[in-house]
Amino acid sequence: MEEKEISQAVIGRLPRYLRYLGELKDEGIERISSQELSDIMQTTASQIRQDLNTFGGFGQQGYGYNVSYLYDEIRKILGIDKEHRLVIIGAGHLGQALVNYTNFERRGFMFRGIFDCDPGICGKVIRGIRVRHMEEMADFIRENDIDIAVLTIPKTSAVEVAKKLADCGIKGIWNFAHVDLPVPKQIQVENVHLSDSLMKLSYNLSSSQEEGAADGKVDSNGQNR
Amino acid sequence: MEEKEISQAVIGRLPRYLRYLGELKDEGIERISSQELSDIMQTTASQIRQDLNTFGGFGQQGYGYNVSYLYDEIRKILGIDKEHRLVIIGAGHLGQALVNYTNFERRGFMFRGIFDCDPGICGKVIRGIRVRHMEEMADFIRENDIDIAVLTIPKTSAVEVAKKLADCGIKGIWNFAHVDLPVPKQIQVENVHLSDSLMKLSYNLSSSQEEGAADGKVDSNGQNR
DNA sequence: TAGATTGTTAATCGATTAACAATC
DNA sequence: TAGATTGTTAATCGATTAACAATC
Repeated sequence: MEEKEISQAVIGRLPRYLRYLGELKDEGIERISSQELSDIMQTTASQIRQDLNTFGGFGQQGYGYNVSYLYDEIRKILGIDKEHRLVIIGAGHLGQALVNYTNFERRGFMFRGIFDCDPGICGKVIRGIRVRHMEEMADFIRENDIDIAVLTIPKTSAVEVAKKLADCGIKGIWNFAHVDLPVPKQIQVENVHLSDSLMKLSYNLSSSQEEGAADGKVDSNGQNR
Repeated sequence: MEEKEISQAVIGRLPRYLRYLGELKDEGIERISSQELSDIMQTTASQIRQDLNTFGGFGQQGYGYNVSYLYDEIRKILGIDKEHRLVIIGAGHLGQALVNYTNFERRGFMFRGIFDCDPGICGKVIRGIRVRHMEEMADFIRENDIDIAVLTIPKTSAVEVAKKLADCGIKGIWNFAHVDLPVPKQIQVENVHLSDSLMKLSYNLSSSQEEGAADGKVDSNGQNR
């Protein structure tokens, strides 16, 4: 039953494929070749075929790929053909902003609870969801079959909360706290370290200035990594 | 004057080094060897030495690295020893959350303006900054020597706004809109595609479940990529 | 059938890890 | 000086690109 370990580089490109396929689908385009898609996405046809064949043969020789079919298959691979149930831990500005961002729900990521340790904010209702106290978190997660916890709390309390989450059987943590979480390895952690991202941008600003203004041709940029 | 093109993989690890070095510094630790640091950060001593030597020799044989000195040097490399001036484009939930997140300012990323196309929100003051109308954006950026624009607007208007930003000489775009921005290549774009990140997490959830619950040892996780 | 385009193997490129001589 | 640890070269590993036979 050994799966041959698919690289995170490939996984990281799937959402971008999905995005472009969705757009093609909306435009009513039924089929596309790896070459055409690579032109649009500014990548290589080879990479697209190689990436897709990691998961199976979704195309047809002489024809290309059926846009709608490929779209659905990538959704299945990513596991977003089924709903996920989320809780937000930390009802601060960022936590509230995420709850208010309706696109996640459109993709099947359903916010079911919001928790905070500040009694002052508990009881407040955000997009129909009442903020509960942290003490209720563990029971709520177990009783409501929650998949994913979104950590939007300061780094000082993040490690402690992550341990509690591990204890109540959470499967994944979407971590916005600026710290690495030491959790059992059956728990998946996806980090969004915003300040790291901003520092990378800062580096690229300085280094591009050193190079001395190059030619100014328009060039669509690729995915983040 | 040819610089030998430093890989984004290395750049992406620098903020994490900086974070751990900052912690060591706060603990009063003066020196550290690549081996000790790699133990703490769950990486290899080889990688740390290789990464640092991309930029120069910061250590000393037989001694290791001076924590405080290395910390400062990485700050310089990342270009965060100087202030950056930012504007937020899009005063929605996410835009407001970012303005309210004080840690960015602590690292020298100063929010100087907020813009929105909705006249209803213009005039509102967020953390001391008055929301201005989009029409004022171009002049404001030129007059206030703005480095970086943060795009927290829907994808539908992001491309158009990115073009305007290019015209008024912005240097970098921190892009939260779920779209690839076609801008001249002297403009640096750093994408934060939150839904892509969530989809990656979703994939890793499904794939880890297929593997069948493995052993449950604690294991600190590495940086995102 | 002939042309197009995939799936897949082989070649190349880049990034990580290992090894060790240089040196503090 | 002897021990420790870097800086750097060499070896390995993995990811990307190129090539082409299989096949629709």
